Amino acid sequence: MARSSNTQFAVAVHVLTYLAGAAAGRAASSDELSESANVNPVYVRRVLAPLREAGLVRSRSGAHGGWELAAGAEDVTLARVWRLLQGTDPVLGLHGPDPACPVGRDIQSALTALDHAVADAVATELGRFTVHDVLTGRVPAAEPRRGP
Amino acid sequence: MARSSNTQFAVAVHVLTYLAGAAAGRAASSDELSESANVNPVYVRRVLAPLREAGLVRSRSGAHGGWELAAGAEDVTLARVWRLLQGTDPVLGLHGPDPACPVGRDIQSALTALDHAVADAVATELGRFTVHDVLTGRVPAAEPRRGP
DNA sequence: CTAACTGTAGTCATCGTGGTTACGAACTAG
DNA sequence: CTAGTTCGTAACCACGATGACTACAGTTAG
Repeated sequence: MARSSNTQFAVAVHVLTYLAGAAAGRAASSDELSESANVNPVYVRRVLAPLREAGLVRSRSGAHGGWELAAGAEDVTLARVWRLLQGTDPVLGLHGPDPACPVGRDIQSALTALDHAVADAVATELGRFTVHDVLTGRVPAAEPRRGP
Repeated sequence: MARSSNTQFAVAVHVLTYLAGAAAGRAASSDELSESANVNPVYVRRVLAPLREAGLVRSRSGAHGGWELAAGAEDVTLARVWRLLQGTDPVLGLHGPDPACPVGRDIQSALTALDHAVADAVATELGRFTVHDVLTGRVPAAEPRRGP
Protein backbone atom coordinates (compact mmCIF):
# COMPACT_ATOMS: atom_id res chain seq x y z
CA MET A 1 0.00 0.00 0.00
CA ALA A 2 2.74 2.45 0.83
CA ARG A 3 5.75 0.87 -0.72
CA SER A 4 8.64 3.28 -1.13
CA SER A 5 9.51 2.49 -4.73
CA ASN A 6 12.57 4.73 -4.67
CA THR A 7 15.81 2.80 -4.58
CA GLN A 8 18.31 5.65 -4.60
CA PHE A 9 19.22 5.38 -0.94
CA ALA A 10 19.62 1.63 -1.16
CA VAL A 11 21.77 1.90 -4.27
CA ALA A 12 23.85 4.65 -2.68
CA VAL A 13 24.52 2.58 0.44
CA HIS A 14 25.32 -0.43 -1.72
CA VAL A 15 27.77 1.48 -3.87
CA LEU A 16 29.44 3.29 -0.98
CA THR A 17 29.91 0.00 0.80
CA TYR A 18 31.35 -1.50 -2.34
CA LEU A 19 33.74 1.42 -2.71
CA ALA A 20 34.83 1.03 0.90
CA GLY A 21 35.27 -2.71 0.56
CA ALA A 22 35.79 -4.45 -2.75
CA ALA A 23 37.11 -1.30 -4.42
CA ALA A 24 39.13 0.10 -1.53
CA GLY A 25 42.20 2.03 -2.64
CA ARG A 26 41.34 2.18 -6.32
CA ALA A 27 38.80 3.76 -8.62
CA ALA A 28 35.74 1.77 -9.68
CA SER A 29 33.86 2.62 -12.86
CA SER A 30 30.13 3.21 -12.78
CA ASP A 31 29.91 0.13 -14.97
CA GLU A 32 31.53 -2.02 -12.30
CA LEU A 33 29.38 -0.41 -9.60
CA SER A 34 26.25 -0.91 -11.63
CA GLU A 35 26.89 -4.64 -11.87
CA SER A 36 27.36 -4.87 -8.14
CA ALA A 37 24.17 -3.02 -7.38
CA ASN A 38 22.33 -4.63 -10.26
CA VAL A 39 21.23 -1.34 -11.77
CA ASN A 40 22.08 0.81 -14.77
CA PRO A 41 25.45 2.61 -14.97
CA VAL A 42 23.74 5.88 -15.79
CA TYR A 43 21.58 5.50 -12.73
CA VAL A 44 24.67 4.99 -10.59
CA ARG A 45 26.11 8.25 -11.84
CA ARG A 46 22.83 10.05 -11.20
CA VAL A 47 22.64 8.76 -7.63
CA LEU A 48 26.28 9.51 -6.93
CA ALA A 49 26.14 13.05 -8.33
CA PRO A 50 24.73 14.70 -5.19
CA LEU A 51 27.10 12.67 -3.03
CA ARG A 52 30.01 13.98 -5.05
CA GLU A 53 28.84 17.56 -4.66
CA ALA A 54 28.70 16.96 -0.93
CA GLY A 55 32.27 15.67 -0.95
CA LEU A 56 31.52 12.07 -0.04
CA VAL A 57 32.95 10.64 -3.25
CA ARG A 58 35.25 11.70 -6.04
CA SER A 59 35.00 10.92 -9.76
CA ARG A 60 37.57 11.05 -12.53
CA SER A 61 36.90 11.01 -16.25
CA GLY A 62 38.94 9.21 -18.86
CA ALA A 63 40.77 5.93 -18.94
CA HIS A 64 41.38 4.35 -15.54
CA GLY A 65 38.88 6.83 -14.15
CA GLY A 66 35.91 6.04 -11.98
CA TRP A 67 34.68 6.60 -8.45
CA GLU A 68 36.30 6.43 -5.07
CA LEU A 69 35.47 7.50 -1.54
CA ALA A 70 36.54 11.04 -0.68
CA ALA A 71 36.09 10.44 3.05
CA GLY A 72 36.69 7.65 5.51
CA ALA A 73 34.00 5.00 5.60
CA GLU A 74 33.71 5.56 9.34
CA ASP A 75 32.99 9.24 8.79
CA VAL A 76 30.09 8.79 6.40
CA THR A 77 26.87 8.28 8.33
CA LEU A 78 23.85 6.84 6.58
CA ALA A 79 21.93 9.87 7.83
CA ARG A 80 24.11 12.09 5.72
CA VAL A 81 23.51 9.98 2.63
CA TRP A 82 19.80 9.89 3.31
CA ARG A 83 19.50 13.64 3.81
CA LEU A 84 21.38 14.26 0.59
CA LEU A 85 19.08 12.03 -1.43
CA GLN A 86 15.88 12.87 0.38
CA GLY A 87 16.35 16.61 0.25
CA THR A 88 13.26 18.39 1.52
CA ASP A 89 10.82 15.89 0.08
CA PRO A 90 8.16 14.64 2.47
CA VAL A 91 8.77 11.34 4.20
CA LEU A 92 5.17 10.66 4.98
CA GLY A 93 2.81 11.50 2.15
CA LEU A 94 0.99 14.81 2.18
CA HIS A 95 -2.37 15.27 0.51
CA GLY A 96 -3.60 18.31 -1.31
CA PRO A 97 -5.38 20.71 1.02
CA ASP A 98 -8.83 22.16 0.59
CA PRO A 99 -8.25 25.88 1.03
CA ALA A 100 -11.92 26.31 1.81
CA CYS A 101 -11.75 24.05 4.84
CA PRO A 102 -10.51 25.86 7.96
CA VAL A 103 -10.04 22.60 9.84
CA GLY A 104 -8.15 21.24 6.87
CA ARG A 105 -5.61 24.03 6.96
CA ASP A 106 -4.72 23.26 10.56
CA ILE A 107 -4.33 19.60 9.74
CA GLN A 108 -2.06 20.50 6.84
CA SER A 109 0.38 22.35 9.05
CA ALA A 110 0.18 19.61 11.65
CA LEU A 111 1.04 16.99 9.03
CA THR A 112 3.91 19.10 7.76
CA ALA A 113 5.24 19.47 11.27
CA LEU A 114 4.87 15.75 11.81
CA ASP A 115 6.73 15.06 8.59
CA HIS A 116 9.67 17.13 9.78
CA ALA A 117 9.66 15.40 13.14
CA VAL A 118 9.61 12.00 11.48
CA ALA A 119 12.39 13.02 9.10
CA ASP A 120 14.49 14.03 12.08
CA ALA A 121 13.74 10.73 13.77
CA VAL A 122 14.79 8.82 10.67
CA ALA A 123 17.98 10.84 10.41
CA THR A 124 18.75 10.24 14.06
CA GLU A 125 18.30 6.51 13.63
CA LEU A 126 20.39 6.42 10.46
CA GLY A 127 22.99 8.61 12.16
CA ARG A 128 23.82 5.67 14.41
CA PHE A 129 25.38 3.82 11.47
CA THR A 130 28.16 4.50 9.00
CA VAL A 131 29.21 2.97 5.72
CA HIS A 132 31.91 1.17 7.67
CA ASP A 133 29.25 -0.35 9.92
CA VAL A 134 27.42 -1.72 6.89
CA LEU A 135 30.66 -3.08 5.48
CA THR A 136 31.51 -4.90 8.68
CA GLY A 137 27.98 -6.05 9.41
CA ARG A 138 27.55 -3.80 12.42
CA VAL A 139 23.91 -3.12 11.74
CA PRO A 140 20.86 -4.19 13.76
CA ALA A 141 19.75 -7.76 13.22
CA ALA A 142 16.95 -8.19 10.72
CA GLU A 143 14.08 -9.08 13.04
CA PRO A 144 10.65 -9.74 11.63
CA ARG A 145 8.65 -6.52 11.44
CA ARG A 146 6.35 -6.36 14.43
CA GLY A 147 2.71 -5.77 13.71
CA PRO A 148 0.76 -2.73 14.88
CA MET B 1 13.80 12.64 -5.78
CA ALA B 2 12.28 10.50 -3.10
CA ARG B 3 8.87 11.97 -2.72
CA SER B 4 6.47 9.75 -0.89
CA SER B 5 3.52 10.08 -3.23
CA ASN B 6 1.26 8.04 -0.97
CA THR B 7 -1.33 10.11 0.80
CA GLN B 8 -3.14 7.40 2.73
CA PHE B 9 -1.63 8.26 6.08
CA ALA B 10 -2.30 11.96 5.62
CA VAL B 11 -5.88 11.29 4.57
CA ALA B 12 -6.39 8.91 7.47
CA VAL B 13 -5.13 11.45 9.99
CA HIS B 14 -7.26 14.13 8.38
CA VAL B 15 -10.39 12.02 8.49
CA LEU B 16 -9.83 10.76 12.03
CA THR B 17 -9.31 14.31 13.22
CA TYR B 18 -12.47 15.36 11.45
CA LEU B 19 -14.40 12.52 13.05
CA ALA B 20 -13.06 13.51 16.46
CA GLY B 21 -13.85 17.17 15.91
CA ALA B 22 -16.37 18.40 13.41
CA ALA B 23 -18.25 15.09 13.38
CA ALA B 24 -17.99 14.23 17.06
CA GLY B 25 -21.00 12.30 18.36
CA ARG B 26 -22.56 11.54 15.01
CA ALA B 27 -21.87 9.51 11.89
CA ALA B 28 -20.22 11.18 8.90
CA SER B 29 -20.64 9.77 5.41
CA SER B 30 -17.61 9.03 3.27
CA ASP B 31 -18.96 11.73 0.98
CA GLU B 32 -18.75 14.32 3.73
CA LEU B 33 -15.31 13.08 4.75
CA SER B 34 -14.09 13.12 1.18
CA GLU B 35 -14.98 16.79 0.84
CA SER B 36 -13.09 17.62 3.99
CA ALA B 37 -9.99 15.76 2.89
CA ASN B 38 -10.39 16.85 -0.71
CA VAL B 39 -10.25 13.32 -2.05
CA ASN B 40 -12.61 10.76 -3.53
CA PRO B 41 -15.30 9.09 -1.37
CA VAL B 42 -14.23 5.65 -2.57
CA TYR B 43 -10.68 6.44 -1.57
CA VAL B 44 -11.85 7.40 1.90
CA ARG B 45 -13.53 4.04 2.27
CA ARG B 46 -10.44 2.26 1.02
CA VAL B 47 -8.20 4.06 3.49
CA LEU B 48 -10.60 3.57 6.39
CA ALA B 49 -11.15 -0.14 5.74
CA PRO B 50 -8.01 -1.35 7.57
CA LEU B 51 -8.67 1.09 10.39
CA ARG B 52 -12.12 -0.39 10.81
CA GLU B 53 -10.76 -3.92 10.91
CA ALA B 54 -8.42 -2.78 13.65
CA GLY B 55 -11.30 -1.35 15.62
CA LEU B 56 -10.38 2.32 15.33
CA VAL B 57 -13.55 3.30 13.50
CA ARG B 58 -17.03 1.90 12.90
CA SER B 59 -19.13 2.11 9.75
CA ARG B 60 -22.85 1.65 9.19
CA SER B 61 -24.61 1.15 5.88
CA GLY B 62 -27.93 2.62 4.86
CA ALA B 63 -29.59 5.94 5.39
CA HIS B 64 -28.07 8.05 8.15
CA GLY B 65 -25.14 5.65 8.15
CA GLY B 66 -21.51 6.60 7.86
CA TRP B 67 -18.36 6.55 9.94
CA GLU B 68 -17.57 7.32 13.53
CA LEU B 69 -14.69 6.78 15.90
CA ALA B 70 -14.77 3.47 17.75
CA ALA B 71 -12.17 4.60 20.29
CA GLY B 72 -11.31 7.76 22.15
CA ALA B 73 -9.27 10.27 20.18
CA GLU B 74 -6.73 10.28 23.00
CA ASP B 75 -6.28 6.54 22.65
CA VAL B 76 -5.47 6.48 18.95
CA THR B 77 -1.79 7.14 18.39
CA LEU B 78 -0.58 8.16 14.97
CA ALA B 79 1.88 5.28 15.21
CA ARG B 80 -1.01 2.84 15.23
CA VAL B 81 -2.55 4.45 12.18
CA TRP B 82 0.77 4.46 10.40
CA ARG B 83 1.53 0.83 11.18
CA LEU B 84 -1.88 -0.21 9.91
CA LEU B 85 -1.46 1.59 6.61
CA GLN B 86 2.23 0.87 6.17
CA GLY B 87 1.96 -2.83 6.90
CA THR B 88 5.26 -4.55 6.25
CA ASP B 89 6.14 -2.43 3.25
CA PRO B 90 9.63 -0.94 3.27
CA VAL B 91 10.03 2.62 4.50
CA LEU B 92 13.31 3.22 2.76
CA GLY B 93 13.45 1.87 -0.76
CA LEU B 94 15.04 -1.51 -1.36
CA HIS B 95 16.68 -2.41 -4.63
CA GLY B 96 16.64 -5.74 -6.36
CA PRO B 97 19.59 -7.88 -5.27
CA ASP B 98 22.10 -9.58 -7.51
CA PRO B 99 22.08 -13.17 -6.22
CA ALA B 100 25.47 -13.70 -7.82
CA CYS B 101 27.10 -11.03 -5.70
CA PRO B 102 28.16 -12.28 -2.25
CA VAL B 103 28.78 -8.75 -1.01
CA GLY B 104 25.40 -7.73 -2.37
CA ARG B 105 23.59 -10.32 -0.33
CA ASP B 106 25.07 -8.99 2.90
CA ILE B 107 24.10 -5.46 1.95
CA GLN B 108 20.60 -6.65 1.24
CA SER B 109 20.11 -8.01 4.72
CA ALA B 110 21.76 -4.93 6.20
CA LEU B 111 19.35 -2.70 4.31
CA THR B 112 16.40 -4.78 5.40
CA ALA B 113 17.55 -4.56 9.00
CA LEU B 114 18.00 -0.82 8.63
CA ASP B 115 14.53 -0.53 7.19
CA HIS B 116 13.07 -2.23 10.24
CA ALA B 117 15.06 -0.02 12.56
CA VAL B 118 13.90 3.08 10.75
CA ALA B 119 10.30 1.87 10.77
CA ASP B 120 10.55 1.43 14.53
CA ALA B 121 12.02 4.92 14.88
CA VAL B 122 9.17 6.38 12.83
CA ALA B 123 6.61 4.51 14.90
CA THR B 124 8.23 5.69 18.11
CA GLU B 125 8.11 9.29 16.96
CA LEU B 126 4.52 9.01 15.78
CA GLY B 127 3.63 7.24 19.00
CA ARG B 128 4.18 10.50 20.83
CA PHE B 129 1.05 11.96 19.26
CA THR B 130 -2.61 11.02 19.15
CA VAL B 131 -5.56 12.08 17.04
CA HIS B 132 -6.59 14.28 19.93
CA ASP B 133 -3.21 16.01 19.81
CA VAL B 134 -3.70 16.81 16.16
CA LEU B 135 -7.21 18.09 16.84
CA THR B 136 -6.01 20.41 19.57
CA GLY B 137 -2.85 21.50 17.80
CA ARG B 138 -0.54 19.69 20.18
CA VAL B 139 1.97 18.77 17.53
CA PRO B 140 5.54 19.99 17.04
CA ALA B 141 5.91 23.37 15.41
CA ALA B 142 6.55 23.29 11.68
CA GLU B 143 10.16 24.39 11.53
CA PRO B 144 11.93 24.64 8.21
CA ARG B 145 13.56 21.34 7.32
CA ARG B 146 17.23 21.54 8.19
CA GLY B 147 19.66 20.68 5.44
CA PRO B 148 22.08 17.72 5.54
C1' DC C 1 45.25 8.93 -31.92
C1' DT C 2 42.62 5.47 -29.45
C1' DA C 3 40.32 3.41 -25.80
C1' DA C 4 38.08 4.02 -21.46
C1' DC C 5 35.34 6.87 -18.56
C1' DT C 6 32.26 10.58 -16.88
C1' DG C 7 28.27 13.97 -17.58
C1' DT C 8 23.94 14.72 -19.26
C1' DA C 9 20.05 14.94 -22.15
C1' DG C 10 16.78 12.59 -24.14
C1' DT C 11 13.15 8.66 -24.80
C1' DC C 12 10.55 4.82 -23.18
C1' DA C 13 8.20 0.97 -20.47
C1' DT C 14 6.52 -0.05 -16.10
C1' DC C 15 4.15 0.57 -11.99
C1' DG C 16 2.14 2.93 -7.98
C1' DT C 17 -1.46 6.13 -6.90
C1' DG C 18 -6.07 7.86 -6.95
C1' DG C 19 -10.16 9.28 -9.61
C1' DT C 20 -14.22 7.46 -11.49
C1' DT C 21 -17.99 4.44 -12.58
C1' DA C 22 -20.79 0.68 -11.51
C1' DC C 23 -23.49 -2.39 -8.98
C1' DG C 24 -24.90 -5.24 -5.14
C1' DA C 25 -25.89 -5.34 -0.15
C1' DA C 26 -27.44 -3.15 4.04
C1' DC C 27 -30.30 -0.11 6.38
C1' DT C 28 -33.84 3.68 7.56
C1' DA C 29 -37.78 6.50 6.83
C1' DG C 30 -42.30 6.75 5.29
C1' DC D 1 -43.22 -2.85 1.29
C1' DT D 2 -40.93 0.85 -1.26
C1' DA D 3 -37.80 4.51 -1.96
C1' DG D 4 -33.77 6.74 -0.84
C1' DT D 5 -29.05 6.44 1.48
C1' DT D 6 -24.82 4.73 2.27
C1' DC D 7 -21.27 1.21 2.52
C1' DG D 8 -18.22 -2.55 0.03
C1' DT D 9 -15.81 -3.73 -3.71
C1' DA D 10 -14.41 -4.55 -8.27
C1' DA D 11 -13.06 -2.70 -12.57
C1' DC D 12 -10.99 0.56 -15.50
C1' DC D 13 -8.48 4.70 -16.52
C1' DA D 14 -5.16 8.82 -16.35
C1' DC D 15 -1.31 10.79 -14.33
C1' DG D 16 3.20 10.84 -12.56
C1' DA D 17 7.40 8.82 -10.54
C1' DT D 18 10.94 5.58 -11.42
C1' DG D 19 14.65 3.68 -13.60
C1' DA D 20 16.38 1.34 -18.04
C1' DC D 21 18.38 2.50 -22.19
C1' DT D 22 20.52 5.14 -26.09
C1' DA D 23 23.26 8.70 -27.64
C1' DC D 24 26.82 11.87 -27.68
C1' DA D 25 29.99 15.45 -26.11
C1' DG D 26 33.93 16.14 -22.98
C1' DT D 27 38.09 14.24 -20.48
C1' DT D 28 42.15 11.48 -19.63
C1' DA D 29 45.72 7.57 -19.65
C1' DG D 30 48.72 4.91 -22.72
